[in-house]
Amino acid sequence: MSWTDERIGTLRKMWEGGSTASEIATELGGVSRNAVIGKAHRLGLKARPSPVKANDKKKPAAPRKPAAAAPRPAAEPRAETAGRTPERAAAARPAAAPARSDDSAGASPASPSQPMPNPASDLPKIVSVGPGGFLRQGPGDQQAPIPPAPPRRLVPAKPSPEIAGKTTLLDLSEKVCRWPMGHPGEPDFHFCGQPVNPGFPYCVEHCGRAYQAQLPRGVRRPPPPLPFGGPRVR
DNA sequence: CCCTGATTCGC
DNA sequence: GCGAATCAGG
Repeated sequence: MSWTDERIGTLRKMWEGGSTASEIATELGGVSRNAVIGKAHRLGLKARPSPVKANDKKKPAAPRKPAAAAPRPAAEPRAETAGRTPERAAAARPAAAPARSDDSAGASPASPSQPMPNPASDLPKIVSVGPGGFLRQGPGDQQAPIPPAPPRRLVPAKPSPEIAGKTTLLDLSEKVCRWPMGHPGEPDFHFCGQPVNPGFPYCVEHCGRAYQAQLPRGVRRPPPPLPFGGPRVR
């Protein structure tokens, strides 16, 4: 796969939105998480809470590579297990879910609904990135004035008028319909955002589009337009 | 083991 | 420019 403008755009958004490299790689498809990280750095966007670089030691990082030692066997895309523990996923991608924290809205029964992140325990010194990229700091860190009441709903700092109120890539979660509205790359591209049909990535309406029952011959309706690539659906 | 991002360096 | 290999922390 090649890095088209679209794929780069998705990478940028997701990276800045706090998605992990693995998630981005999975979303894009055809690339490894290493490719995503490499590309992200080449694009100039980096500086993310890295488990390795969190503290500054005398040792920068990867010291060396034994030169002509390991003969790299060809690119065998490692089976990146897509599975992740909910805990890790939530910690690594805090920006994805909270935007639509509407409890009542189609709350899927199998959704444990993670409570708020550990408020202020005796955690040593964690620094994580919250929605929007601000840094959360442990209680032991220097700040004097605790910020006033945090907003209950996080809203994009500068929502472009076209996307205002729409469900963007960063608003996606397992609770909202991921049916794309419009075409990627367009300024008003967004997602359906309705509560999902529990167990499906789409709302009930779009499940109807995505999953067509096999009808008897002759009775079949003409196929609906595809989410991507097809004519506009709105 | 699993995961994470950072870095190197052959291609 | 790309990304596998590798590193190092959690």
